[in-house]
Amino acid sequence: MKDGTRIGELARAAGSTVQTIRYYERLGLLPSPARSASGYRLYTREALERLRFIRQAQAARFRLEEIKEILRLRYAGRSPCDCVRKMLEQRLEEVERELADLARFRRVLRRVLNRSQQLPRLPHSASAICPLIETIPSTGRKAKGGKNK
Amino acid sequence: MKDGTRIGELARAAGSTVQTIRYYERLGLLPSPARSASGYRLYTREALERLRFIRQAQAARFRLEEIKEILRLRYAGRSPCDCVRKMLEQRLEEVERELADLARFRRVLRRVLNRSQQLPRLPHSASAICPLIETIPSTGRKAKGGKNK
DNA sequence: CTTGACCCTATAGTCAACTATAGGGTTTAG
DNA sequence: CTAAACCCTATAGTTGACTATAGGGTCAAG
Repeated sequence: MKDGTRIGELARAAGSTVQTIRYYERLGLLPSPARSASGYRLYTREALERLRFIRQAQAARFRLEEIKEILRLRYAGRSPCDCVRKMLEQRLEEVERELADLARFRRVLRRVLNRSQQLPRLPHSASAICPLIETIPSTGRKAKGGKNK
Repeated sequence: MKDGTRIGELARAAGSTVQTIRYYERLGLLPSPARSASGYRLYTREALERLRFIRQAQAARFRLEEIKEILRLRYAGRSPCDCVRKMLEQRLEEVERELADLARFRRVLRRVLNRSQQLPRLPHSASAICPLIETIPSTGRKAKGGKNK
């Protein structure tokens, strides 16, 4: 990709879409590019590098807000790596928690499914809505972000 | 909780909130309850059971739409357990996939963090935005539902 | 008879990361 | 010269499960 590219070609080069690029610009993840006489955005390969970086960082499960902060630090002349290391460490802790939760949930699911083969289609005892589900212990995790009040 | 309870007490009994209960009613997860002369909702303990069931099913990571379907089957007189067993099996498969993805991502994170201690704060080589992130292989999973185009 | 706790409806906002639509202007190939 | 393929802005919609707000009515205690 050479300098002066329009948004469509940048999108193709980056494996993104035109709308997404404009969206990132609105969010401040990409700087406002130069414009042609008729108002078209004209990009340099720096934009392509930024887009690739954003994808990398998303692969590391950073959110766009965090990526924006990393980019800001970088372009303020400081290496963001120290800050990023902290973020990565936090991400690792989160992942550990999610793994533990998921593994616990898997145990529950397996136990319930096993049990379901022992009571094959009992004709719903009056009180229960679904005995199969009701044997699930409520200690199970909720979807992430689920807060109880 | 006795019959004729108003929504606030039901919410307390179920560990939920007034808004959430009304929301479930709008979605069709709870039937329209009786009303007092002044228009207040009056609940029986069946509503409490339904709410508890919903929480159980959410703990099993069913979505509200699926829960609605289970409740519909149940109140159409058929035991939903067969259908539910299939759902639980699907859920188990999903969980297996998520676990594998997460474990893979954890390996990547650990490798990157290890490496980051070997190159302690190199003063950002001109081209890179953040060498730490850029060493992450882009094979990493994206957040669930992330589709590339 | 007023204060406060409760209840009602309807509508809009939250989060994240887009995606789509309406309603236009520009550029290039034939 | 026209039609396709591109570009622009601004705004609204998507998903899921809520949460909040506005603007009112009801009920029991003091």
